Amino acid sequence: MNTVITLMSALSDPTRLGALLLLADGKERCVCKLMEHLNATQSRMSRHMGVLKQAGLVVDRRDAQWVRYRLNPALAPSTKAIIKAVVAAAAASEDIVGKVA
Amino acid sequence: MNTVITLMSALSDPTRLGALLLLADGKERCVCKLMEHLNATQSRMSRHMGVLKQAGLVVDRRDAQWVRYRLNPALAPSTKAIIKAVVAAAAASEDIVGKVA
DNA sequence: TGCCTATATGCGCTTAAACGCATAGGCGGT
DNA sequence: ACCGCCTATGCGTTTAAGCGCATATAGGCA
Repeated sequence: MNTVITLMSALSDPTRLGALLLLADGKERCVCKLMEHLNATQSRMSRHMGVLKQAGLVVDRRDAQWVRYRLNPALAPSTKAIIKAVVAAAAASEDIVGKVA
Repeated sequence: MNTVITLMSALSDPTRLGALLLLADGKERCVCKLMEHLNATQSRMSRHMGVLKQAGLVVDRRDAQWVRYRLNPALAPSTKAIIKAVVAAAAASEDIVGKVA
């Protein structure tokens, strides 16, 4: 049930929000790339991605030695709408992420 | 800065999200009414409303012995958009709140 | 097999959130 | 002045989040 709570919790951490913003373009990224961009250690990033995955926001795929994450393509429309609004707001307010390469 | 994180944190608690949903109609409600609807104790509700206020989501007004809360009418458009999406999602998914009187 | 890179996870620690209880303060009515 | 209702807050406790460190697991390549 309380999907919204789960979603809000998932996005209430800077690293996780940052990851979501990075993945918002729909493309895949491996953990190591996310680490770089978000200035996170390996275990931290891995765990945060685990939380996002658990929340159903992202899916992962093994590709050789990498694990590539991307936005869950099967998100509920209402969830998608929230994410879209969040991404827009974060982009507008120069939030976190900032300089993305 | 990280307005979005603050917002997400504020909404990642059932009682607070419930309060926001109740106030989403723009009308005022005193703490006691919120307590009733959300099944919360007095101190809990008061504190949660404090968090929402701190986050800038609601404003309060003293009216005799009551303190009436309402959505902050001066919310940033991007924040408003997020809230709107959240309210829609929560309403759709039969989240929390449920039976509002 | 052995080694290197990439990722996940067990463990212990630290910090912050949330709660209940009790109390204080604001306001109205008697 | 006193009492009762409504709300806020200090305090101590419990619970959960997040972190780093070390280690395990998985795949590629020599």
